[in-house]
Amino acid sequence: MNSYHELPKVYSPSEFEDRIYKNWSEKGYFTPDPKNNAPHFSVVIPPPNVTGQLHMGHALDETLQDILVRYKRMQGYNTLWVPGTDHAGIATQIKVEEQLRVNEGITRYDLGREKFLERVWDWKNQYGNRIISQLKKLGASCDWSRERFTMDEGCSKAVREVFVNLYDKGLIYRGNRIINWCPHCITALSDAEVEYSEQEGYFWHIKYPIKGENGFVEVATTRPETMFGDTAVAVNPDDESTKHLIGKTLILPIVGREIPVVADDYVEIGFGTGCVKITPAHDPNDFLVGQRHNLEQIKVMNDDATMNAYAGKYEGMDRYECRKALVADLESEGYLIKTVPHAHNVGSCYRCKTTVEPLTSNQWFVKMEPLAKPALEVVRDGRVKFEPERFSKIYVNWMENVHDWCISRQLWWGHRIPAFYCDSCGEMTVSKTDICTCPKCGASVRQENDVLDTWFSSALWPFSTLGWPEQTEDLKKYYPTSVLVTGYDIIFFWVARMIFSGLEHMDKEPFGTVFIHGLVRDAQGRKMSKSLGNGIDPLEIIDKYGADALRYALATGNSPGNDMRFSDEKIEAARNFANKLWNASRFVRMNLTIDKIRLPSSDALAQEDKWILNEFNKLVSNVTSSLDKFEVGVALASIYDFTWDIFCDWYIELCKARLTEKDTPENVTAQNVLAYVLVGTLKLLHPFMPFITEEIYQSLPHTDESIMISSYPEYTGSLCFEADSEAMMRTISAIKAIRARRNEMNVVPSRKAKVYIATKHADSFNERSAVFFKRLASASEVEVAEGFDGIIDADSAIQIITDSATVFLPLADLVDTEKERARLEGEQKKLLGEIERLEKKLSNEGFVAKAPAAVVDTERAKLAKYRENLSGVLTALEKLNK
RNA sequence: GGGAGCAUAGCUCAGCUGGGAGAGCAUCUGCCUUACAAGCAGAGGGUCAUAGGUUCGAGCCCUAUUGUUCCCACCA
Repeated sequence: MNSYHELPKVYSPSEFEDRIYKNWSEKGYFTPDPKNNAPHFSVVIPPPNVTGQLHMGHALDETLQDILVRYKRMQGYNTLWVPGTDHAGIATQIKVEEQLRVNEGITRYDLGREKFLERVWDWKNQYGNRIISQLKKLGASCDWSRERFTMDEGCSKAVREVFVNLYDKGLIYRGNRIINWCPHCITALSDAEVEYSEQEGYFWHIKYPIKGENGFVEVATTRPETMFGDTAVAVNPDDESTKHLIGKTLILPIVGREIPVVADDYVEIGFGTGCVKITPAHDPNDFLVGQRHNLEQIKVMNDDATMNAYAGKYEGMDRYECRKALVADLESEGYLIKTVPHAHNVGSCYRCKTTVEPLTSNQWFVKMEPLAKPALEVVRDGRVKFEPERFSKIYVNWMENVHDWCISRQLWWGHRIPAFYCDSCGEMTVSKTDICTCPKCGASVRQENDVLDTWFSSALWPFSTLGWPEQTEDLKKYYPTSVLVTGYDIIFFWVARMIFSGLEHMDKEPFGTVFIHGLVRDAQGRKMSKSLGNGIDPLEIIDKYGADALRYALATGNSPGNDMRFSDEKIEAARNFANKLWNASRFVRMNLTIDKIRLPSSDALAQEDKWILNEFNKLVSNVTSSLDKFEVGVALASIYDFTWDIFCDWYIELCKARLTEKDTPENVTAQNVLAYVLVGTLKLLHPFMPFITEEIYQSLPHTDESIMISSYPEYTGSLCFEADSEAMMRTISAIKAIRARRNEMNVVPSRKAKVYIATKHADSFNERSAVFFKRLASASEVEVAEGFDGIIDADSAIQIITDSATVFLPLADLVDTEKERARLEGEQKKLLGEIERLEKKLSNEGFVAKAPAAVVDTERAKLAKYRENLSGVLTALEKLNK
C-alpha cells in the first residue's frame, strides 16, 4: 500500500476548501517569485466596491480571472494577480448616510466632514475585509501581499500626481458648464453616470404673449417649471411661419419678465410649434443657444431641486410640486393651450435613480479630445484587443463621441481635489502636496471642498497598484498588464478611462486584451437586483455546493460576452460532476499500490491504455488551445466530457479486469496509466476547480508539493496512438451495440449469454476484448472469428451489425420475433436513406471534382460501410423470415 | 435616430476557420453490475426564426424580413 492518504467516502467540499486555501496562502504560492525571469502574466482585479458584499457578477468575474491566472501560473509564467477594493464614492457615501439615518436618525451634516469620514472608514474596513474573505472563499489566487485600496496612500499619491499633471498640461480645467445634477446625492455627475429611460410625460403648450401686440407665441415644454429661467424663445431663421417673430419681445407668463425672440437653427422646422423656450441654465441645448446669443443664465433651483427665489411665489416648492401648481395657475390664467401626453427620455442618477436635473454649475473637467485620440488608435491598430471583438466597436463609438469629463463631486468621501484658493488675492493653486499659504501673497488658503469622481482613481488602477508614480520593480516587471477581465457594463466607466490614462501617464496601454463577460441573471433571465429580491448570494451557494461547483457553474454553458442564467439545475449539475470526479478518484486511489507514477513503455501498454492516452493527449491540446482563445466554457466542457464519458464510463471499466489480477505486470501497467491520466486530468481541471483537484492530487502519488504549482499538461507526440485508438473504438462500439440490444429486450445484466463476433478487423477483437465483452456486455463466453459466415448456426440469434463486426447474440428464448423484425426493418430503412444520400452526393461531379480529396474519401468509405451493414441487416431479416 | 446581440430538442444553452446537428436538465424504459442512485445502461424528441443568394455542399458566409433583448444619441 502506498503512503498517501485515503479519500473520504463522501464528497464534502466544506471539509477541505478552507484548509487548502490556507495552505496555499501560507506557502506563498500566490506571491510570484521575484527571481523568476519567465515572461510575466499580470492581471489587476476590477476592484469590488466596498459598499457591501460580493454578488454573482463578482463571482463570475473573479472565477474567470482565477482560471486564466492559475492556467498561466501552471504554464510557468511569472504570474501576478493584484487584488484590491474601490472606495466607490457616491455609492459608499449613500450607504453610510442611510445607516446613520436608520440607526441614529442623523445626517452627515450633523457629524461634520471629519467625523463623517471616520464613519465611512469604519464601514470600509468592515466591508472591505468581508469582500476579501469572500474572494478567498471562492479560491481566488490573488497576491494578498500586494492588496490595494483606491484611497490608500499610494493610490492617493497617484491620483494627485495625475491631477496636477493633467492640470499643468491644460487637460483639466474648471468652468461653469451645464452638467447633470443629482438632487438626492447633491452632486454633479458625469454623462456616463446618467441612465436614460423612457417615461410617460406631457407636452404643455403655453402662450407667451408678444409685447405690444395682442398675439402670443405658442411654446411646448416637458418641464414647465424651468420657465422661470427662460431668457429667450428661439425660432429657426429659415422657417417662414415664424420669421416675423424674430426680434420681437415676449412676456413670460406669471413672471412678467421680458425675453427676446432669437433666431437659431437648432430649432427644427416642422417639429412642434416651431418656437422653443430657451433656458440656458437648465438644458444642455439651451445652454449652447444661450452662448451663441449671449443670453443670461438664470438658475431657478436649489441643490436639492426645490425652487429658488426666481420662482417667485413657488419658492421652496419641490420641482414637481411647483410643476403641478404652475400648470394649474397657467390654466386658470388662460395661458395653457393644451396638454398632450408625450413619452420622452428622462435621465436618472445611476446610484439612487433620482431624476437628474441638467443645470449650470462650476465644476472641474477633463478635456477629452487630446486623450481620446491615442486611446482610439491603440484599439484600432490592435495593441488593445477586445475579446469578443465586437466590443471594440462599442468602445470606439463611445470614444469618438466623448464629451469632456466632469470629475468633481460635491461629496465628502473621495479624493479631495488638490486645488487651494486664496481668498485674499483670488489666486488658485493646484499642488501635489498640501499647502497652507498662498504662494503668491502668503495669505492662508483653503482647499477645494469637492472630491473626485470615483472612476478617476479607478482609471489609474493598472499602474497605481504597481507603485506608480514611483518607478518600482513591480511597475517595470508587470506593466503593462496582460489581460483585463470585466463586464460589458463598465466599458465606458472604467475600461475606456484606463486606456487613455495608461497611455497618457505610462506612455503604454494598460493591458493587451480586454476579456469581456456578460451579466449573471436569475433562472428566469431577469437581472439580479435588490428590489426584486432575486439576488443569489455566492456564499450561500459555496456553503451548500462548494466553491468548485460554483466556479464550474459560472464558467460553463455560456459564450464570452453573453449574459448567462444561474439556476439550481446548473449548480446541481456542477456539484454532480465534482462528485463523479471524486468517486472515480476514490476508486483509482483504492486500487493503487504504486508509490510513484511511471508511464510504461509503449510495448507494455494495452490497446485500451494507448486509446486513453491518445484521447487524453487530444484533450490537452483542445483545452490549451481553447483557453488561449479565451474560450473558457469550451475548454471546461471538453474536460467534463473526457472525465465522465471517456475516463469514467469506459477506461475505468476496461481496467477493472486487470485491477483484480493483483501482482501482475498488467496490473501495474493499469495502475500507472490510470494514475497518469487521472493526475493529468486533475491538472487540466485545476484552474477551473482548484480545491477538489488539489485534495485529490494530494491523495495520489505526486511529485509537486501542490497541484497549483505543478506544470500544466502539454501535448506529447509520443502519446499519439491513433491506430490503436481506432481499433479500441471498434471494440467499444460492439459492446455498446450489445448493451443496447439487451436493454431493448429487457434482459437483465445477470442473465449472461454467449457472444459470437464475426469481424474483418482482427486487431480490434483480440483476447483482451473477450474480457471486456464478458464484463461489460454480460457475456458468458466470447468467440471471435474473421469473416461473416458460418461461425454459428445463427438462425435463432439476434444479429447486431456494427461498423466493424457482426455480433451474434443467442437469446432465442427471449427474442420477440416481431419486435426484432421491426427493429431490423427500421435499420434497413435508415441505411437505405443514408446510402441514397451518399450515392447522390458521390455521383455529383461537382462534389467529386471540387471537394477536398480527403472529404470525398471519407464519404466513399462511409458508403461502403453502409452497404456492408445493409447486407448484414438483409441476411438477418432473411433468417428471421425463414 | 444610430449600433449591437440573440432566435438550434419540452427548458437552459454549446456548436472554434462551411463537409449533414450536441450537452445539461426534463420525459420514458430497465438496472442497488463490489467508485459513484449526486449513479449505471438505453430510448424518444430538432424543416437549426422566415425568404432569397453564394457554394459541389450552409446551423455556420451574404441580402432582406419578422420577433426579442440591450447599448448609445441634446429633438424642445
